[in-house]
Amino acid sequence: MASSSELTLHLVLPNGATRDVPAGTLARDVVLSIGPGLLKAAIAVAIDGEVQDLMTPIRTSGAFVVLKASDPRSLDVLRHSGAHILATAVRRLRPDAKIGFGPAIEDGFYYDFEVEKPFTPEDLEAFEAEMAKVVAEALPFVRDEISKDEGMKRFADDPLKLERLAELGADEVISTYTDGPFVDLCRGPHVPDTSHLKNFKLLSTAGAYWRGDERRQMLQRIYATAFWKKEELEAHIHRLSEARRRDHRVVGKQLDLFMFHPYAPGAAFWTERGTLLYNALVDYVRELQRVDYQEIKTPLLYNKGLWETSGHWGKYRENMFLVLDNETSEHDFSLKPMNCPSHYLLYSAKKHSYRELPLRYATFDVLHRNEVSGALSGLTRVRQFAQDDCHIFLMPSQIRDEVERLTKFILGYYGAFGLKARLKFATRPETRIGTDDLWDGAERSLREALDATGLPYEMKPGDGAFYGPKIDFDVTDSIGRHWQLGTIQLDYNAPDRFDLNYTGEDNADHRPVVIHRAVSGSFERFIAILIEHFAGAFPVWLSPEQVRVLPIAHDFADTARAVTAAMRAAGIRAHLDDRNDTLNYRIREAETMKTPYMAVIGQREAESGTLAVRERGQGKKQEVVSVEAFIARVQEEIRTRALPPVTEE
RNA sequence: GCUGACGUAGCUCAAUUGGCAGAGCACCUGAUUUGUAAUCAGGAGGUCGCGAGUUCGAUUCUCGCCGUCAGCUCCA
Repeated sequence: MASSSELTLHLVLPNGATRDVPAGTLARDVVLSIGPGLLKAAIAVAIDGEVQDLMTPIRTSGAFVVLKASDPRSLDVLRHSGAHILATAVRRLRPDAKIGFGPAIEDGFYYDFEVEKPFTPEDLEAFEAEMAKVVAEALPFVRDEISKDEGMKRFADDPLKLERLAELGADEVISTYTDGPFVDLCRGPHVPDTSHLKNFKLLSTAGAYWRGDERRQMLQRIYATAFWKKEELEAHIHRLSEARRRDHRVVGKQLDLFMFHPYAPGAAFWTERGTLLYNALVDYVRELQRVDYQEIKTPLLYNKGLWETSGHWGKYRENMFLVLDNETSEHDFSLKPMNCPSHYLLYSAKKHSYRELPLRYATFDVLHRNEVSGALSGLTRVRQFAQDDCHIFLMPSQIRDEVERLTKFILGYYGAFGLKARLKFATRPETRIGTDDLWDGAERSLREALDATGLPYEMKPGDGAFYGPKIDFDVTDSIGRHWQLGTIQLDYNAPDRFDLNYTGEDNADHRPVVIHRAVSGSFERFIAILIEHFAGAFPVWLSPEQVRVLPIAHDFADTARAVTAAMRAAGIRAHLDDRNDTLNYRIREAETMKTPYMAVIGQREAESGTLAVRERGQGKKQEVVSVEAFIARVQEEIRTRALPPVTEE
């Protein structure tokens, strides 16, 4: 903010030219002074990187950049204006609607309204049509700077705006933007007029609590998106439909992998095909952990005493499935929502030497968390799941090496699926336990370990767990979506609560540190991500069915049966399809089920001991190879867990 | 949990202004013996999510419940 004594502002254009203008000059006048043609193309300006619109008085000196539609930063401006245009249309058709907030968001914008009757899809169509009219009217966005008292008067009928207005400080500039009949309390920035919103689409409507607070009233939110170019809007809509096509709930049904039943909401039933996929993943993790980890199994159901010790009974009970004893409550039990407490019990059951550390307890036990019904969503948010969970007991001096090794482990695992991850380093939160010394040491160890990997990471100050700092792994899938999967968390709290010890070199008891580590997050959610990442076309090693053997006619069924048996004996998941249908029909079905290989056997192949191999997604292109060569090839692909070639869709 | 939408055959979806519930695919049977993405014919398959209510009559209208889906801090 410029000081009031600064009457002349100094603006530097990208080409080095300068403009000295009186404070309060409108940005549009500066742009006009550069060139009238530029003003036509200008959407907004950035002064020292801060985006403001052409109608706003300039208050600071700095680098002055004119933003045209081609500048990515102008898209947020367009979308924010889109929100106003949406509100303009809604107010025309539903004058009773009270306005909430209407910001630009990552993929578009929304606006929240308080209305008696919720919006219907028909309403949405009407709003969209009305928006088109507002756009056609090319209404200029007019900025006014007003006093708080004036604002109170102007928004007397909009209680939500009044609430926001009341929070604004005395020294803040309060501005309104008007387009046609619609006035909104808004700090901007906006496009010059409504005609800029040429390519937009209303997407959905849903309830949203006022200010995200479930104790406040529920507003009706309309989601929409907008782009500068028609092709961009179409591409975005295409991306949305692509995501829907890959939706693991849809693909999972098509490929017959899992199902849900109303009698077990939030808990998946895995079909025989889905179970093969699930187990292939578990087997992979087991193989990776064979040398350095100790796999254990612990009970699923525990007396509440355990949860009182762990603190879950107080803080996490709402999310736990309880089995209550109505008479004495002495036998109150709960299904475990996490593995850690039971691992501590097993650890404590005997004495441990420092020579055993780091001791890595790994498990695939089933966990239950009672998520609220509205939170459930396919496999990505379930009530029953299994993690590739691990608790590592170690000495503080071992943290650095261990974290470095875990980080490589996790990234290597993702790499096997062609997934890339970004690392986030979350440090001490406001409310925490443990001394600052302890935190200093923990954060330093984590940081050193991270630096040692040479990988870039993002800092998330204050985002750590209350018991220790952590590293989170944020994975990007093939259609650009982000998933928070793995985590490495240092824990100094649990060892105290559970009185964990190891015997040191000095023959005295010492406190170990615990590291919580998960890689996939949960297998359920990870499979959902894999389904969408591969669009169901899994690598051979994960495919429930790896080869489908197709005899062309009855006469070759015996040969085909023998070939199938040979493949199965070689550890390949092969199936014979000798049904009484045309070859075309059976190929179509195998393709639909995303089977990686089809092995066709006709007269020529039967006579020469070969197969006509058709590869998934490769169409008519076929390759004739000997049965032995094909088996060797598939075995090799399974052994190396080869990824399918990346195909553009 | 809250707001809204939805729930019809295994799947995808029609229809009924309240009056015997329909298609395609899948499934079964038969014919066809097929050379790289749907051969032909026939058959079977439904407590219209569950439970109440209104009505001569409810899949349809009302209420309750269950489930599914979208969303519920990206700041005027």
